[in-house]
Parts: sequence; structure tokens; C-alpha cells
Amino acid sequence: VNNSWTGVIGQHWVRLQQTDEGILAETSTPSEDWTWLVNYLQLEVNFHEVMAALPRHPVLTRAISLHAGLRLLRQDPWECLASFILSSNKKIVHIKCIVNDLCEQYGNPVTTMSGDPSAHAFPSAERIAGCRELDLRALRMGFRASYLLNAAEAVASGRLSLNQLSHLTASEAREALTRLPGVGRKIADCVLLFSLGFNEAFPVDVWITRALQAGWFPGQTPKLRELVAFSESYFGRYGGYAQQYLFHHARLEATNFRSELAE
DNA sequence: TTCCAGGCCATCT
DNA sequence: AGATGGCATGGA
Repeated sequence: VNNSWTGVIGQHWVRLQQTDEGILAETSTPSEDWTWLVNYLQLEVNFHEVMAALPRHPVLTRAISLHAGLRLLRQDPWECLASFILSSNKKIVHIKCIVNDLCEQYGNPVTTMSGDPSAHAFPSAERIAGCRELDLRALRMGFRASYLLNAAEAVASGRLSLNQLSHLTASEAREALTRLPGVGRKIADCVLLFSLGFNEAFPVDVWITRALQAGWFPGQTPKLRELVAFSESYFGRYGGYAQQYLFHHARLEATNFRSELAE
């Protein structure tokens, strides 16, 4: 259906559609308790408070106004960690392919609406931990396979308790995550922001690097660690929202630029 | 062909 | 500490 999104959240198949009244949600099986969706979409967030806490800067203000309605999702911590382990040094389209293959191979099938293609949930850490590295490499994740397997074993064994991390400080949680091989500052910050509720986390990736350089350091080429230090002190306790707007704005601009070249 | 990708790590000064 | 090259794989 046009103007709608279909996907799997946790073990729920769901189709979302924006209407004049609000968000229309269809599930394939009856749902009485909707907290899983309210939580995922972060519907209780006070956006006035978020906007008031962000710094005033023309580049950020423009990105926000161009993408009004953009929200931060609250993803499952394991799914988030695993997905971003697979993301390092890869293009977003390819990351989606690998995650999709991983779900089809090892995720539980979920009930869909009649007429819709089959769908699978994201595989549990226990399921991935039961794989061999060769099995994972067959999904074309390359050197990331050992990282994913190691993380799955850590989570499945209870050696790393992801849900407990949200009770720590941001730097403590980040440190716990970066102990995993294949998880550095950027991936850890993604997990903090997208699944653990640390709104101040500000992942600095290649897109954000370009956006910060253009908007805040024109004509300069600051080091990555300098950009990390700057963003940590500059964007404040809701910095992660600023990151989202800048990220999507940078990507959309790149897309527009490519389509202009094609004309 | 070469370069780069929602980085990270080992290995140098 | 800080800089450099390698890493699997695929698309432009």
C-alpha cells in the first residue's frame, strides 16, 4: 500500500499508515496491549522539550524544518547491536540485505496478513550463538561474522546483559559495549541512542562528519575525535535527535545531488 | 579499474 | 597518544 510502512517489530507483523486522525496500525493477529508499538515509536516523547534543548544553528534548524515528523525509534537492544555490528564499513543498502537474509535464515516466521509476503522476526542472540562462523559468512558479512558471533555468545550466555546497560551512565554503558570486539565508539553510540534511551548519544559516522564539517567547521578538516568531542559538549542532552535530523538531511541531499547528475 | 561504504583493529612512530 | 593500512564484499 502506498504511503505506508510494513515490517516486523519484535515478534509482531505490523503495517503503519499516516492518516488525518493519526497513525493507523494494522496487525496480523489481534493485539490488546499496544505498549510494544507505543514504545517503539516513542509516542510519549515531549517534542517541545526536545526542540527547546537543542542548540540554535541555521544548519540544524533547516534540517529540522525540512524533516518535521522525523522521530527516533526505540529498537530492541540485541537487534540494534547486531545490526550495527554488521554496518561497519558497508553501504546502507547492503546492510539491509544482510539483515534481511539473517532474518530469513534464522529468525522466527511471523504471521502476516493474507496476501502479504512471508516475514521473519530478527533472530535471537541464542539462535545466532548456535551458528558457526562459516554459516554467518555465507550471508556475505565478511570479517564481521566473528564479531557478530562473539557478541551473540556474550549476550546469550548472560556475560553481557544489554537491558541492564540502560541503568548505567552513558559512558559506563558505552565502555561495556566497546569491550566487544568489532564495537567501537560509533557503534556503541548507536546502541545507546537507538535502543537504550540515551538521548544525548551522538554517533559520528561519515555522513555526520560531512554535515559537521560543512555546517560548523567550514574550510577546515577536523579530526574524527575532535568532532566527537565537539558534538558531545555542543548538542546537549537531546543531541541524538540533532544527529538524526543532520544524518537524514545529509543523506537526502546526496540523493538529490545524484538525481540531478542523472538529468 | 579504482574508490568507497552508518568502522574497527593491529601495528607502527 | 596519534597516524596508517588492512579488512570482506559489492556497487558506482
